[in-house]
Amino acid sequence: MPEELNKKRANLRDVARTAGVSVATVSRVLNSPDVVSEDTRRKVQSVIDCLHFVPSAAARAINSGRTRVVGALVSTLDNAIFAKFLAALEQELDKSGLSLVVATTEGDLETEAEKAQRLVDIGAEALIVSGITHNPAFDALVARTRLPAIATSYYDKDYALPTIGYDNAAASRMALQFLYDAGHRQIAVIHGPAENNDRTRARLAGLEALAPDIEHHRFETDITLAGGALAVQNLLAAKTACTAVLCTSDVLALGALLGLQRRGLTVPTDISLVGIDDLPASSLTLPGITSVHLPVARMGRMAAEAAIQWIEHDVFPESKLIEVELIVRGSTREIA
Amino acid sequence: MPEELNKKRANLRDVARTAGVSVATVSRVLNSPDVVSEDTRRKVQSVIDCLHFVPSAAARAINSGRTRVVGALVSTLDNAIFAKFLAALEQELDKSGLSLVVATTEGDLETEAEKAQRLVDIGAEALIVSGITHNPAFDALVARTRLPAIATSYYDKDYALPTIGYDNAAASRMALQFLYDAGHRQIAVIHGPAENNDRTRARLAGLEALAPDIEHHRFETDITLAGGALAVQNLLAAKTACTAVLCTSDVLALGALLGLQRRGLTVPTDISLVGIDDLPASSLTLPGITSVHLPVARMGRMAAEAAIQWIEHDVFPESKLIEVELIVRGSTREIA
DNA sequence: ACAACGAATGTAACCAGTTACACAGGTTGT
DNA sequence: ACAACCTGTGTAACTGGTTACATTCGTTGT
Repeated sequence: MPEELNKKRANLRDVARTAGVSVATVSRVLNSPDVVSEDTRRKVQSVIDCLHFVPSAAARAINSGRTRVVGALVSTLDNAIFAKFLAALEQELDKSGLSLVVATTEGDLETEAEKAQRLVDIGAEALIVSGITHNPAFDALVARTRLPAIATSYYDKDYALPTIGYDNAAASRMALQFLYDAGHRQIAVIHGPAENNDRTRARLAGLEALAPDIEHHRFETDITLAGGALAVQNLLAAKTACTAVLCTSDVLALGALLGLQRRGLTVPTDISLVGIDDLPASSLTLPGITSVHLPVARMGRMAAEAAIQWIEHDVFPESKLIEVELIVRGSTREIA
Repeated sequence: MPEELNKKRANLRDVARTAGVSVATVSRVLNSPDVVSEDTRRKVQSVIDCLHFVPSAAARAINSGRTRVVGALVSTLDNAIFAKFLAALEQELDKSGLSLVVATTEGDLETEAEKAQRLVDIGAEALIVSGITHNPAFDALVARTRLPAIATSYYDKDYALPTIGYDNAAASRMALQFLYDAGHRQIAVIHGPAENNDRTRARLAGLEALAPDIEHHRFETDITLAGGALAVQNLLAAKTACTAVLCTSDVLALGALLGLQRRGLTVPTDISLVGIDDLPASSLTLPGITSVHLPVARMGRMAAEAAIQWIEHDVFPESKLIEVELIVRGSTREIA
């Protein structure tokens, strides 16, 4: 057996000793092989191979001051809108050699703060979060660490952090205006938990006071297909008078569509339906769902770019408003 | 202005000097505050606050030998089955104080190997991948680094790495057997790219040679709703003789259902449809989609547990076969 | 009154790399 | 023939924490 009780990973010094060179030479073989002579390089490389030497990421990070990791906090992965956002974020970060750590919060602000702390603990170089409403502990963490942090999905040029996102109130207003112009006056609104979610709150607020003759009925539910389906069940069970259903997210709208169809109702003949998000599924259902398109992949790329600029060039990003657009499909119709 | 040109982050020594104590004391204030006197602790804490001191994750990692990061390689986030897997994985890892880095491969084995290297570079303590077919560079990386690596979604007790997953061939056979028993003999199969995906290949292989009187017609497409819808279009355009469609993943089945309905066909009257995955959406469509349930959240938790045992207690995990189950819904019917 | 002990703190050696600088040896220029 | 230079390598001082061990001081025991 070898003299070393190969109990643990070999380090640079082990390699240097075994190869009969200095640590500097081994380091050079790893980082600038061209300045090392052919012979030495091969010798060192073979020792590296046979000792299974893997340079310690931590030791490198301590020298470079970089961990090359960015953290994202999202409420859930189980919604295509977040999945798409993270996918775009990861792709764009990857181009700059950055990796993405994903932490889910379940929509709980305390969990968000805890996970943010964990991201700091593993050395995240920047934080990407949703919205501008956070636990005081989160705000304190950002203030204390002075870590680059970017809020997404929500535009607010006055927020302490740069925001890259939509005018959520305008998005829901856009959907409502469309229904209004089509003659709808009695409208049911299906939305997710509003308590800790400023995006949802903004979308609900957008619906208020657009026109005084609109009658609202709100149904709060989980942001899942089943939640949307359940909400329409409740809505029908309560014999809510409405000619249209507005969902603050397309997952809810898809669930609502399925729920309505299961009850034997025809969309849009019996009832109109609009959503917000414009998921791929929304264009494929029968009928397609009229929805406000949120360019979430673009938002992901923009957030990544902003983070990169901030991290690597110390450029404090400007907040960016991302335009949204109503996509009219078959789920809505004009009424008398 | 302060003597320091607050050019960069304060370190432990800065804090110690400013507070007039030793570095050990500052370290104690951070890690075992109870052994430090009340006075000293408060003094040090105030210096920490006002210097915005944040301990370096890298320096801590170098001492503990732990980065507390686990990497996962998946082909995409844009499929609920992966999103659910990662969500469960993240949750379970979180319980042990581990963070999850997500890297997407777009189903490309070379990209997978590159991203695996990046995960090693940031110090991932373990790697979670899909399936057992990888780029040689990936295998070499795992061999060289001796990093804990676990293959999921695929069970193979003879593979070099522990596998935690299903018998994919059995899953598709289960779906086919059900159709066969219901009298179907002409079956169209819609599947994703098989080239780099051993899960898909295993599912296709499972379909072979079950019964000699079954007529197969294969349609390969992207694993997206649109891909599924497109495949049925092609299938119909080619006037393929079939009484049932078997999709190797539910995303395809959902897309196929929508595609069929758009063409005015009724499922299951005109054509039966089965899928594999059993996504939440599959139980909500009209009709619900008969599908082979894959307990993907459980798989995520099991993969996390295995990784944790391996990392923290050096326990080489056993491969685990996860049982699957056919869920019969309204998308299939018996034929003469 | 002096040993024994405990609490609070400091010193310095770690962890595993990178890199500025020094230096040896050979080559080229004049 | 000797300076100037270049190539390849080594030494040791960094990076920013943790921690074993030593030390100081005050309290308790007999």
